[in-house]
Amino acid sequence: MPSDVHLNGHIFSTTNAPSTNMSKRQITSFFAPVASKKQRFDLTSKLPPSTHPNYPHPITCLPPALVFSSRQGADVNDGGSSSNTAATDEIAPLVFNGKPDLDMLHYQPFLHRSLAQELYTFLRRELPFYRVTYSIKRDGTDTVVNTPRYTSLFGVDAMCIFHPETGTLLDAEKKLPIKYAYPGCNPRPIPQCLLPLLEYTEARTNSSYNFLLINYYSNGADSIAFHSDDESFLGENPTIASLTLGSTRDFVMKHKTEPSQKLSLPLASGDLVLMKGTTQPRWLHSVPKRKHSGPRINITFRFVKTRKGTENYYRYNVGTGPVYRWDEATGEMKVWERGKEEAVSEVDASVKKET
DNA sequence: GTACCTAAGCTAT
DNA sequence: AATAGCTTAGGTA
Repeated sequence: MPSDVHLNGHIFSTTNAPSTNMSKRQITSFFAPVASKKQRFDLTSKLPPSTHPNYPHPITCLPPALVFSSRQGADVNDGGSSSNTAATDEIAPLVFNGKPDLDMLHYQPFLHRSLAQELYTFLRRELPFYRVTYSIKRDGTDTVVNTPRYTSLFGVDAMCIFHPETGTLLDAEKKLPIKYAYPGCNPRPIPQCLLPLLEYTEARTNSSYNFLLINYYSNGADSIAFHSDDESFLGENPTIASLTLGSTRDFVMKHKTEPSQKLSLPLASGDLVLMKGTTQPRWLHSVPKRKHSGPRINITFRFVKTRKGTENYYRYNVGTGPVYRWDEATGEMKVWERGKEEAVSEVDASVKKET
């Protein structure tokens, strides 16, 4: 696999200035390396919002002060003159491999706490979220389930890439438009604001990912039940990274067939859990309700191999319901409708000019 | 000890 | 990839 394959599926360039004759370029030329890895980690120029036909709204670019690199981590001890928020001191992870079939690393933290906090605030404010409802057959009768958390999702399976300019889906190998449809879902590329984090996470965990699933647990009543990420479209022993931003929540694990094998660890802001090997096929995990917990964002990084995975993930994490966006005035997620936010945007714009 | 309360764990649906 | 309802655990006066 080429070293820069993780970039191929997504709209991304290191410059704000659009090429004047892009439409005349060969499609393949969009995929040529345009910057060294170091340059890509060190983005400092302000980029335009990310747009795509399947985004409900443009998604704000990452503030240049949020830098992901170990080098910036060293700059934090310069007496405070740097305006950058350092990524990390790269503390060695705690290894969990003493229990049967468990192969897991806990980076505590993975991101510097202050960077995690800023990233948390930014993502909650700027990303579109969903509160998916769906029906299941429970004891023979259809029951409506309200997913007990807000979700958002970006990515497409490894069979496809997004055209860097138009955003249409192309065959990953042939670089030509795909001939099949994705019934019931509208895949969308990872927005620029998540790409530096993606690349940084790929480099430090030594894995590639093509899907980012974002969960927002607004309080301790939001949760996720015991499950495994063991679907066939992830492969046999998938590597999955899970980053916590915001409030601490317990992450509870139990072995599928050995009831005495249990594990609970508090995940704090900036912590990352890397699950690999037989962890998914042999263990279940959950984030149970906790009466007094505050709001938390969780980002999971996965590599989806096939179309079925894309369809499954968009069904359960985007769905067909309304878009929710963070409302600073009320401090909660609020149903968002296109075109009804203009009055608020005016205020936002004036605030931005002042800062 | 014992009554009472709350949070967390367990299980059938 | 959930939830209601019940049971258990643990704190406190």
